[in-house]
Amino acid sequence: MTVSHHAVPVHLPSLVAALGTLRAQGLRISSARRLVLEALFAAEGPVTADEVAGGLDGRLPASDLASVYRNLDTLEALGVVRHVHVGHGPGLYALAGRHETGYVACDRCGTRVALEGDALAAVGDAVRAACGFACAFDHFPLVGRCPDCAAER
Amino acid sequence: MTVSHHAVPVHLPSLVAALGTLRAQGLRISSARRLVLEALFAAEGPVTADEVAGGLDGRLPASDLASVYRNLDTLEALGVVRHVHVGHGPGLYALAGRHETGYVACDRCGTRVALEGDALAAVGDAVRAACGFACAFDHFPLVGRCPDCAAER
DNA sequence: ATACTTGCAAATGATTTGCCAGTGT
DNA sequence: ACACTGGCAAATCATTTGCAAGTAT
Repeated sequence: MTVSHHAVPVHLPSLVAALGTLRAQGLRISSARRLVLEALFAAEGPVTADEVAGGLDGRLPASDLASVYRNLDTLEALGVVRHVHVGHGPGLYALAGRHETGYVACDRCGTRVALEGDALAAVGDAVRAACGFACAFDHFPLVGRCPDCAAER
Repeated sequence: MTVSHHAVPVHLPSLVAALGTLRAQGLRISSARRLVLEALFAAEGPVTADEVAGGLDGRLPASDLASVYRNLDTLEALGVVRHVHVGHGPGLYALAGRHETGYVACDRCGTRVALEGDALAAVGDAVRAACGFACAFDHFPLVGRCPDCAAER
């Protein structure tokens, strides 16, 4: 509901725009590249490179894992894609501007909570006040104890 | 300078105490195990498993990497050791209660800053207020843009 | 035509595991 | 003695890289 006070990232309105960004850089629109983009648009949340290569559980044609990594890197360098790490697992990729919530995870029970809107802004402001850094918590999440686990001991 | 208001973690007064913790669990004090502990006590900051295995650059006898990982895991399960991740590199290990500062890293220039005392408490409070989680930022660091890089674009 | 890209295999880096010989208690 | 450990090799997992063949522009 609240409008972000922060500069909105690239925020692509559609797949077409993403393809345009590629063209603008002299990069080619190969079927493998288009597939990665389609997977990210189709995904309901951040996905692993492996899931993209697997065609999102068969919903899309499968492709080569190495190429997927290469394309995700390329797209990330263009600002079209972002990747995050949750716990010790593989990286999770998503379109920049989508699924851009902060994450907070419990290192005991694994509970994960998304931080959005005002709450996200409040934490960001606190960090900026404390050390001057502008943090997003969307690459490496915040890790700590959820209320339940914190109470137990 | 400032004294922490928070409960001090396990905080082992000495190597002897750590060894006592091991004994109390029926675990043995092997030379390899003692070496890992000595390395952590001798380290000036968080170190990689590889550095421990290498005897901290030769200052201590070298040992087997797999055993170092096993011992670090054992010690971490006992609460004697903690490990953190900085960027995409290998994990960094330290004694619980030592080098327990929060970390904030810039994802552009790599600058890393330690968050201590009041600043650390302020961020922790903000996170708790926002989502109820008690976060330490010492496992996965906060990642964002340092003031310089944030200003550049 | 000519780069940019792909797909596949092999390489890397970090961490884990199987196993049997070695050793604290 | 006996169970816990260490050392070493081999296995995993995630990700990267080398290269020859393929293809968008």
